[in-house]
Amino acid sequence: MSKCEQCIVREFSSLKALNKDELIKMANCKTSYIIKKGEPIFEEGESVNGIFCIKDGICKLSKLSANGKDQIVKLVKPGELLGQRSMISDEPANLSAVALEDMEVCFIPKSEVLGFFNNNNQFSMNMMKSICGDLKEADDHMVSMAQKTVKERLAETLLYLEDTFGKNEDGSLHIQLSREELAGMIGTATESCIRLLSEFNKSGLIDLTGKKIVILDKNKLKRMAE
Amino acid sequence: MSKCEQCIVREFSSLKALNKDELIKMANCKTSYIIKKGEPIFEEGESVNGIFCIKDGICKLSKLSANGKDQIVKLVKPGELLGQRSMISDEPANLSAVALEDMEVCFIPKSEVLGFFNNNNQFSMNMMKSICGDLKEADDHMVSMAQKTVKERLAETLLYLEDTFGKNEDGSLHIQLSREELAGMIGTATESCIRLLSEFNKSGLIDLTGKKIVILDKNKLKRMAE
DNA sequence: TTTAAAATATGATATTTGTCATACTTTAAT
DNA sequence: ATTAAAGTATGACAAATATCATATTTTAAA
Repeated sequence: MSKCEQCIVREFSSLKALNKDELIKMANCKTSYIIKKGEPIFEEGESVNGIFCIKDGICKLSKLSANGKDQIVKLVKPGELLGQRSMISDEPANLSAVALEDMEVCFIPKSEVLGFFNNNNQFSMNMMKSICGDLKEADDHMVSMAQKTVKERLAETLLYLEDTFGKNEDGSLHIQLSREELAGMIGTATESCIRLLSEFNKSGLIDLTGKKIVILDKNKLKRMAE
Repeated sequence: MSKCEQCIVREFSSLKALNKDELIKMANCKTSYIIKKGEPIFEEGESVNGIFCIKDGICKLSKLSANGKDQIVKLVKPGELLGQRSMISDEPANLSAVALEDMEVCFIPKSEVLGFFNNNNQFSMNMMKSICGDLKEADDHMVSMAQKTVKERLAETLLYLEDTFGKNEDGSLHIQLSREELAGMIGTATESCIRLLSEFNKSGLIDLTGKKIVILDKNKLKRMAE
């Protein structure tokens, strides 16, 4: 069992407010998991009785809509927490969390987290701020979905993916999404997504080589995203 | 200066966790306002150094999109709080709050609220739960925007308006939105909204008399909204 | 009350986007 | 290595939605 003190999640999440004793307590009650690419961490409707710390790997938070399509609401990266909303509201998960890469996560049971809430105001405050950040993102995302065209949203999303998850040595987006998943992020049909990618490719905005996507003209994409 | 003890906001919001002493302290530092229909409580980009308690009247939270349209993100009704997100994140408001009816609101300064956070865990917990509720709503709303057609969203919204704000004696929706505002809620062009309302009217789903909207066939609307 | 402005309504049309069909390519299983 | 399945790509077409024009109605101001 590793100590939580050096963990990336401790460094970047609300957990940074925990002191040594609290970290030791947490280390003693945590459970570590390896999640393979494609596997769920939890699914819509399940109870989540604690929070997950993302040590490594990226996952998607998505929701199945009435028409059978999977809408990706958010991507979560190492250093972040997962499951807070559901745990705090004491409700089943509203979204499914599925690994986009092999992942390492730790689970901290609810009782432990509630203890921190009661004894560490800074931790509570951090958590509140973090959820407020999620809320702002969600509101902005909503306005984007409602007011922008599919083309604008694709441009916006490609830029977001490069900025948030970086690129490989060859300049291609580090994060690997299938066309279907990319379509699920921007909220459109897979074919429409593919068609627009081809269009961006032909007009020199991006380069497509197999699954790899390289952003060639960032400024033009930015203008396109508005 | 009225005591906060009997206030509807105290009854229905996170404030229900406050004890007598805290209520008295709050009553002593609050400021009351009357906001006329159409006037803003705060606007996108402004700093909000506290929270607003909605004693009476309904307001819209909206965001101006790049194409100049005002997207309504949420409606807020008596008993609810306003401005928490911005206050907690210590960021300018992400949304504008504008009165849809004449309103009565009270403002509680940030210093006071932070004091409650530090001394009253139940209040913090309530606030966290409330923001988590907002986040769930926003996520669901986002999926709706991304995956549903305008017709489905209009049906959904009309039902929401009746369920949330009730109806007058003549059966018409109590809340009065202009066509432009309704379009801003469902995320479409005003003309498209008007056209669909006419269509719903002709097919007997609703009745339109001037500005008044009466829902005639709730079940059919529900099925249409999916 | 009269009049101008704003809101509502509707038609015509263009644009965007989704759906279905099909072909090609890559991936993974036998 | 071969083959089936999944993923990617593209065309043809239909449906949904936006835009522009204009008429009508309502609201509010002089």
